Amino acid sequence: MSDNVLEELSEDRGRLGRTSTAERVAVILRTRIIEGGFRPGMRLAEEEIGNALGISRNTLREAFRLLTHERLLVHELNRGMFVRKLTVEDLEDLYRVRRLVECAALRQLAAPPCPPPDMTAMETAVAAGRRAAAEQRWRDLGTANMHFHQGLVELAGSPRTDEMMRGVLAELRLVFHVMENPRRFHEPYLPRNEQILRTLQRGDAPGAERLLAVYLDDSRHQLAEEYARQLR
Amino acid sequence: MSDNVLEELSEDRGRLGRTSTAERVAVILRTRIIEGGFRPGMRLAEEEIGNALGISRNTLREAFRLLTHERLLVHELNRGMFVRKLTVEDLEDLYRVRRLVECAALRQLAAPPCPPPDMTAMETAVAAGRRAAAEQRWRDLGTANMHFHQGLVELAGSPRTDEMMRGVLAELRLVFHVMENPRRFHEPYLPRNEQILRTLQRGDAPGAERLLAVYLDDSRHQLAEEYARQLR
DNA sequence: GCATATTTGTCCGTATGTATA
DNA sequence: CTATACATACGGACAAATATG
Repeated sequence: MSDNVLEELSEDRGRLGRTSTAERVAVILRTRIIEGGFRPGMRLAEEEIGNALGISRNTLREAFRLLTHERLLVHELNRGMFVRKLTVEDLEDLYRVRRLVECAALRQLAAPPCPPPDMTAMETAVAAGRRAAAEQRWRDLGTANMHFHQGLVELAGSPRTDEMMRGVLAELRLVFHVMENPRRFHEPYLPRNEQILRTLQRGDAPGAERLLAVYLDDSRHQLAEEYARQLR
Repeated sequence: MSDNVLEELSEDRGRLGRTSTAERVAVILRTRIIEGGFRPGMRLAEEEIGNALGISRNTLREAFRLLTHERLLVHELNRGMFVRKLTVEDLEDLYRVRRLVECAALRQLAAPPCPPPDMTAMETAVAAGRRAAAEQRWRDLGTANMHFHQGLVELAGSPRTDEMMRGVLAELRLVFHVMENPRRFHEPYLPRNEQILRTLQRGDAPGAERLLAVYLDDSRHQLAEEYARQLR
């Protein structure tokens, strides 16, 4: 990692980038983590990475802090920054949040006399998922599934909730790395997303909520089993 | 603000404090903001505050960054740090989140065969609120009300949800500053919290949820009206 | 509109404290 | 216990942007 990354950085620097250096660095590190280049547990030394990216330690620490707040990195006092290692408890909590928030988003669709919800985000996500599956891009399929649930939460119309869910889903990427076969894990959920979407479009929000609850339980269970298996 | 604050800082430094300087500074600034010492819109100059607290600019900026992530401060490029000024849209969103999360927390109490929930946090909050009201400490009454709802969310048993709610309630403190008469605003909600608690203890989670929904709507409405009044 | 002073953005070097081999 | 490596915190420097007169 050095030259090409440097170029990436300076490219952005060239234009009137209204983003700070730290944010651009954070983008680079975030994708590295999510894509699996930096594995969970790995330590990110300030000097090493700072030199590689050609930025000062202070700036790098700013980027670290951004990612710490997203829970992708953990900071141990006087020891440094590490890529987050999620425990089974984290996994359980992430799905607890998802169940709470995603189901609540669907539920409040049923109650008040609300305008017809905008489901284009979910539709595009499903379409992207279908394309990815057809072309055997399993990682992209996982991303599309994420976007589907992101879109689902957006139905609640709350920016803060959206942001929280973005964070939760990013953390979940760390969990997904334990699945060695991304196809077997991601593919079955594509039709289930479609089913949820269709149920919603039919106006049956409670039905969609029930489907979603089972969906989340299955996914959580599958991941928890893989966790247990790897600790054996 | 200078000497006493410095002492506070060094006190903690003495023991085996596992917190960094930036975090301790953030604690000081956070309470200043929440208590209203720094009003919304106020600019926090780096040099001024850094000198007052006896810390370097770099360290102070780290503390700023922490509070920025909590949405208590906003950063304007090349202009500095400002205490957040919440818009009516922010207010609406905060209550949208509260309604989503708090009601969901109660709802999932009803469904599964779950262990009897631990309501001691809510009970202590109500007791503290009663004491504060009796002693005319209206600001503390507001704090106790916050703790009640914090405890309510804790029923869901999700650390991430707890943390999110902590952030939401901290932001809400910024909104409360628009209410010039804290008694008139906070006092009526004390008996309503008690009523919700009793309903829950009776095992009637759906009933508590209905009460809570009305409670939140009333509170939001009251604050929104005050916002509109002040912009007139 | 312009020139100036002030403040922030970014970075460096260093001294000190802390953890680990 | 010592040595090494690293993070923490500080102070200073300079460029860039902003505010002020």
